[in-house]
Amino acid sequence: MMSAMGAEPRLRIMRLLLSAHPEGMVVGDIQSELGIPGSTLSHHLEKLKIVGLVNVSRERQFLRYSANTDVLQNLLAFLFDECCSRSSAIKPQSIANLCKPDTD
Amino acid sequence: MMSAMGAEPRLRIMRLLLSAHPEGMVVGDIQSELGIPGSTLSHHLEKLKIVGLVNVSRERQFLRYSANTDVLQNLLAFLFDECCSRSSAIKPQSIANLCKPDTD
DNA sequence: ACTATGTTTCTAGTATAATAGAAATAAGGT
DNA sequence: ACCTTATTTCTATTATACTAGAAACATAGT
Repeated sequence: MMSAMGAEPRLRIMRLLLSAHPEGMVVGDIQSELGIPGSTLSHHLEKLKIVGLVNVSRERQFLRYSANTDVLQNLLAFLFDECCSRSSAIKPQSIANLCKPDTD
Repeated sequence: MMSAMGAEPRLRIMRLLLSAHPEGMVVGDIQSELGIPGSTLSHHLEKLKIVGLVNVSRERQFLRYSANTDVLQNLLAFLFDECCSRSSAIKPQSIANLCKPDTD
Protein backbone atom coordinates (compact mmCIF):
# COMPACT_ATOMS: atom_id res chain seq x y z
CA MET A 1 0.00 0.00 0.00
CA MET A 2 2.77 2.43 0.76
CA SER A 3 4.38 1.51 -2.49
CA ALA A 4 1.09 2.27 -4.23
CA MET A 5 0.76 5.64 -2.52
CA GLY A 6 4.44 6.33 -3.13
CA ALA A 7 3.99 6.95 -6.84
CA GLU A 8 3.10 10.57 -7.45
CA PRO A 9 0.26 10.07 -9.96
CA ARG A 10 -1.41 7.68 -7.52
CA LEU A 11 -0.98 9.98 -4.56
CA ARG A 12 -2.64 12.71 -6.64
CA ILE A 13 -5.49 10.34 -7.39
CA MET A 14 -5.92 9.47 -3.72
CA ARG A 15 -5.92 13.11 -2.67
CA LEU A 16 -8.47 13.91 -5.32
CA LEU A 17 -10.70 11.03 -4.27
CA LEU A 18 -10.42 12.09 -0.64
CA SER A 19 -11.52 15.58 -1.64
CA ALA A 20 -14.53 14.01 -3.27
CA HIS A 21 -15.22 11.62 -0.42
CA PRO A 22 -17.52 9.86 0.14
CA GLU A 23 -19.15 10.24 -3.29
CA GLY A 24 -15.98 9.53 -5.20
CA MET A 25 -15.54 10.35 -8.86
CA VAL A 26 -16.04 8.73 -12.24
CA VAL A 27 -12.96 7.97 -14.32
CA GLY A 28 -13.64 10.64 -16.90
CA ASP A 29 -13.75 13.36 -14.26
CA ILE A 30 -10.56 12.13 -12.63
CA GLN A 31 -8.99 12.10 -16.05
CA SER A 32 -9.92 15.66 -16.96
CA GLU A 33 -9.02 16.89 -13.48
CA LEU A 34 -5.55 15.35 -13.48
CA GLY A 35 -4.81 15.40 -17.19
CA ILE A 36 -3.65 11.80 -17.33
CA PRO A 37 -4.27 9.71 -20.49
CA GLY A 38 -7.00 7.12 -20.06
CA SER A 39 -4.88 4.04 -20.34
CA THR A 40 -2.31 5.36 -17.87
CA LEU A 41 -5.00 6.39 -15.43
CA SER A 42 -6.68 3.02 -15.72
CA HIS A 43 -3.40 1.34 -14.91
CA HIS A 44 -2.95 3.41 -11.75
CA LEU A 45 -6.54 2.93 -10.64
CA GLU A 46 -6.08 -0.79 -11.13
CA LYS A 47 -3.10 -0.77 -8.82
CA LEU A 48 -4.91 1.22 -6.17
CA LYS A 49 -7.80 -1.20 -6.43
CA ILE A 50 -5.56 -4.23 -6.05
CA VAL A 51 -4.10 -2.97 -2.78
CA GLY A 52 -7.57 -2.01 -1.64
CA LEU A 53 -7.08 1.73 -1.37
CA VAL A 54 -10.06 2.45 -3.62
CA ASN A 55 -13.46 0.96 -4.28
CA VAL A 56 -15.22 0.84 -7.63
CA SER A 57 -18.85 0.67 -8.61
CA ARG A 58 -20.66 0.91 -11.90
CA GLU A 59 -23.02 3.78 -12.51
CA ARG A 60 -24.60 3.42 -15.90
CA GLN A 61 -21.70 3.45 -18.35
CA PHE A 62 -19.40 5.17 -15.88
CA LEU A 63 -17.15 3.68 -13.27
CA ARG A 64 -17.11 5.48 -9.98
CA TYR A 65 -14.00 5.23 -7.84
CA SER A 66 -13.89 6.22 -4.18
CA ALA A 67 -11.25 6.17 -1.48
CA ASN A 68 -11.43 3.24 0.90
CA THR A 69 -11.08 5.03 4.19
CA ASP A 70 -11.20 1.85 6.25
CA VAL A 71 -8.06 0.65 4.58
CA LEU A 72 -6.43 4.04 4.97
CA GLN A 73 -7.28 3.96 8.62
CA ASN A 74 -5.62 0.56 8.93
CA LEU A 75 -2.52 1.89 7.23
CA LEU A 76 -2.36 4.78 9.64
CA ALA A 77 -2.93 2.43 12.55
CA PHE A 78 -0.11 0.21 11.35
CA LEU A 79 2.29 3.12 11.08
CA PHE A 80 1.29 4.35 14.49
CA ASP A 81 1.69 0.95 15.97
CA GLU A 82 5.17 0.61 14.50
CA CYS A 83 6.19 3.97 15.78
CA CYS A 84 4.55 3.86 19.17
CA SER A 85 4.73 0.31 20.39
CA ARG A 86 8.19 -0.28 18.97
CA SER A 87 9.76 2.93 20.04
CA SER A 88 7.32 5.17 21.91
CA ALA A 89 8.91 7.93 19.94
CA ILE A 90 5.82 9.54 18.50
CA LYS A 91 3.06 11.31 20.32
CA PRO A 92 -0.26 10.34 18.77
CA GLN A 93 -2.05 13.26 20.36
CA SER A 94 0.12 15.78 18.61
CA ILE A 95 -1.12 14.40 15.32
CA ALA A 96 -4.68 13.61 16.25
CA ASN A 97 -5.19 17.17 17.40
CA LEU A 98 -4.35 18.46 13.97
CA CYS A 99 -7.56 17.03 12.65
CA LYS A 100 -10.28 17.31 15.17
CA PRO A 101 -9.88 20.15 17.65
CA ASP A 102 -13.60 19.95 18.39
CA THR A 103 -14.02 16.33 19.44
CA ASP A 104 -12.73 15.21 22.82
CA MET B 1 9.01 8.95 1.61
CA MET B 2 6.12 6.59 1.05
CA SER B 3 7.88 5.26 -1.97
CA ALA B 4 10.95 4.65 0.20
CA MET B 5 8.93 2.84 2.85
CA GLY B 6 7.02 0.98 0.18
CA ALA B 7 9.92 -1.29 -0.72
CA GLU B 8 9.91 -4.32 1.54
CA PRO B 9 13.60 -4.41 2.42
CA ARG B 10 13.43 -0.79 3.47
CA LEU B 11 10.29 -1.28 5.52
CA ARG B 12 12.09 -4.12 7.31
CA ILE B 13 14.99 -1.80 7.97
CA MET B 14 12.71 0.89 9.36
CA ARG B 15 10.90 -1.54 11.63
CA LEU B 16 14.19 -2.87 12.89
CA LEU B 17 15.52 0.61 13.56
CA LEU B 18 12.31 1.53 15.36
CA SER B 19 12.74 -1.54 17.56
CA ALA B 20 16.19 -0.29 18.40
CA HIS B 21 15.09 3.29 18.87
CA PRO B 22 16.55 5.64 19.98
CA GLU B 23 19.97 4.02 20.02
CA GLY B 24 19.75 2.77 16.45
CA MET B 25 22.05 0.11 15.04
CA VAL B 26 25.34 -0.14 13.22
CA VAL B 27 25.30 -1.39 9.64
CA GLY B 28 26.91 -4.73 10.44
CA ASP B 29 24.22 -5.57 12.97
CA ILE B 30 21.44 -4.59 10.58
CA GLN B 31 23.11 -6.73 7.96
CA SER B 32 23.36 -9.86 10.10
CA GLU B 33 19.85 -9.32 11.44
CA LEU B 34 18.23 -8.99 8.01
CA GLY B 35 20.60 -11.13 5.96
CA ILE B 36 21.03 -8.54 3.22
CA PRO B 37 24.37 -8.27 1.37
CA GLY B 38 26.38 -5.23 2.32
CA SER B 39 26.21 -3.41 -0.97
CA THR B 40 22.46 -3.91 -1.26
CA LEU B 41 21.91 -2.79 2.30
CA SER B 42 24.06 0.26 1.77
CA HIS B 43 21.98 1.17 -1.24
CA HIS B 44 18.75 0.97 0.74
CA LEU B 45 20.14 2.88 3.69
CA GLU B 46 21.29 5.56 1.29
CA LYS B 47 17.76 5.93 -0.01
CA LEU B 48 16.27 6.12 3.45
CA LYS B 49 18.86 8.73 4.32
CA ILE B 50 18.07 10.82 1.24
CA VAL B 51 14.38 11.07 2.10
CA GLY B 52 15.31 11.80 5.71
CA LEU B 53 13.77 8.72 7.32
CA VAL B 54 17.05 7.79 9.02
CA ASN B 55 19.96 9.58 10.61
CA VAL B 56 23.57 8.44 10.51
CA SER B 57 26.51 9.03 12.80
CA ARG B 58 30.00 7.63 12.95
CA GLU B 59 31.03 5.61 15.95
CA ARG B 60 34.63 4.54 15.64
CA GLN B 61 34.79 2.52 12.44
CA PHE B 62 31.06 1.78 12.52
CA LEU B 63 28.20 3.76 11.10
CA ARG B 64 25.17 3.95 13.33
CA TYR B 65 21.78 4.42 11.71
CA SER B 66 18.68 5.45 13.61
CA ALA B 67 15.07 6.17 12.69
CA ASN B 68 14.20 9.82 12.32
CA THR B 69 10.99 9.93 14.30
CA ASP B 70 10.37 13.62 13.63
CA VAL B 71 10.12 12.91 9.94
CA LEU B 72 7.92 9.90 10.57
CA GLN B 73 5.67 12.04 12.68
CA ASN B 74 5.40 14.53 9.83
CA LEU B 75 4.48 11.75 7.45
CA LEU B 76 1.76 10.56 9.77
CA ALA B 77 0.54 14.11 10.22
CA PHE B 78 0.37 14.56 6.45
CA LEU B 79 -1.65 11.40 6.01
CA PHE B 80 -3.99 12.39 8.78
CA ASP B 81 -4.41 15.79 7.34
CA GLU B 82 -5.27 14.39 3.95
CA CYS B 83 -7.76 11.99 5.41
CA CYS B 84 -9.33 14.25 7.98
CA SER B 85 -9.41 17.72 6.53
CA ARG B 86 -10.22 16.53 3.05
CA SER B 87 -12.85 14.02 3.94
CA SER B 88 -13.43 13.79 7.68
CA ALA B 89 -13.61 10.10 7.06
CA ILE B 90 -11.11 8.92 9.61
CA LYS B 91 -11.36 9.17 13.34
CA PRO B 92 -7.95 10.06 14.72
CA GLN B 93 -8.91 8.97 18.21
CA SER B 94 -9.51 5.44 17.12
CA ILE B 95 -5.93 5.24 16.02
CA ALA B 96 -4.34 7.33 18.72
CA ASN B 97 -5.92 5.11 21.34
CA LEU B 98 -4.13 2.10 19.96
CA CYS B 99 -0.84 3.47 21.17
CA LYS B 100 -1.31 5.24 24.42
CA PRO B 101 -4.16 3.91 26.51
CA ASP B 102 -2.56 5.51 29.58
CA THR B 103 -2.19 9.10 28.47
CA ASP B 104 -5.24 11.34 28.21
C1' DA C 1 -28.74 -3.95 -34.98
C1' DC C 2 -26.08 0.31 -35.06
C1' DT C 3 -23.76 4.32 -33.19
C1' DA C 4 -21.76 6.98 -29.45
C1' DT C 5 -19.40 7.37 -25.20
C1' DG C 6 -16.71 5.60 -21.29
C1' DT C 7 -13.26 2.58 -19.79
C1' DT C 8 -10.20 -1.11 -20.10
C1' DT C 9 -6.84 -4.36 -22.15
C1' DC C 10 -3.14 -5.04 -25.43
C1' DT C 11 1.31 -3.92 -26.82
C1' DA C 12 5.53 -1.87 -26.64
C1' DG C 13 8.99 1.55 -25.58
C1' DT C 14 11.49 3.85 -22.03
C1' DA C 15 12.89 4.68 -17.52
C1' DT C 16 13.75 3.55 -12.84
C1' DA C 17 14.82 0.33 -9.17
C1' DA C 18 16.68 -3.93 -6.93
C1' DT C 19 20.35 -6.99 -6.48
C1' DA C 20 24.97 -8.18 -5.53
C1' DG C 21 30.08 -9.17 -6.56
C1' DA C 22 34.39 -6.77 -6.68
C1' DA C 23 37.18 -2.96 -5.82
C1' DA C 24 37.86 1.21 -3.18
C1' DT C 25 37.69 4.03 0.98
C1' DA C 26 37.65 4.84 6.09
C1' DA C 27 39.08 4.07 10.75
C1' DG C 28 41.61 1.41 14.19
C1' DG C 29 45.06 -1.61 16.08
C1' DT C 30 49.91 -3.30 16.11
C1' DA D 1 53.72 1.67 7.52
C1' DC D 2 50.85 -2.38 7.49
C1' DC D 3 46.97 -5.26 8.33
C1' DT D 4 42.16 -5.95 9.76
C1' DT D 5 37.46 -4.79 9.95
C1' DA D 6 33.53 -1.89 8.48
C1' DT D 7 31.22 0.28 4.95
C1' DT D 8 30.66 2.34 0.64
C1' DT D 9 31.11 3.08 -4.34
C1' DC D 10 31.61 1.01 -8.86
C1' DT D 11 29.78 -1.83 -12.29
C1' DA D 12 26.68 -4.67 -14.41
C1' DT D 13 22.64 -7.56 -14.65
C1' DT D 14 18.02 -8.36 -14.11
C1' DA D 15 13.50 -7.19 -12.94
C1' DT D 16 9.81 -4.11 -12.31
C1' DA D 17 7.20 0.10 -13.20
C1' DC D 18 5.57 4.15 -15.85
C1' DT D 19 3.71 5.87 -19.93
C1' DA D 20 0.60 6.01 -23.67
C1' DG D 21 -1.36 4.90 -28.45
C1' DA D 22 -4.41 1.67 -30.57
C1' DA D 23 -7.69 -1.76 -30.37
C1' DA D 24 -11.20 -4.13 -27.79
C1' DC D 25 -15.05 -4.24 -24.63
C1' DA D 26 -19.15 -2.46 -22.05
C1' DT D 27 -23.20 0.14 -21.55
C1' DA D 28 -26.77 3.20 -23.19
C1' DG D 29 -29.60 5.41 -26.58
C1' DT D 30 -31.98 5.30 -31.12
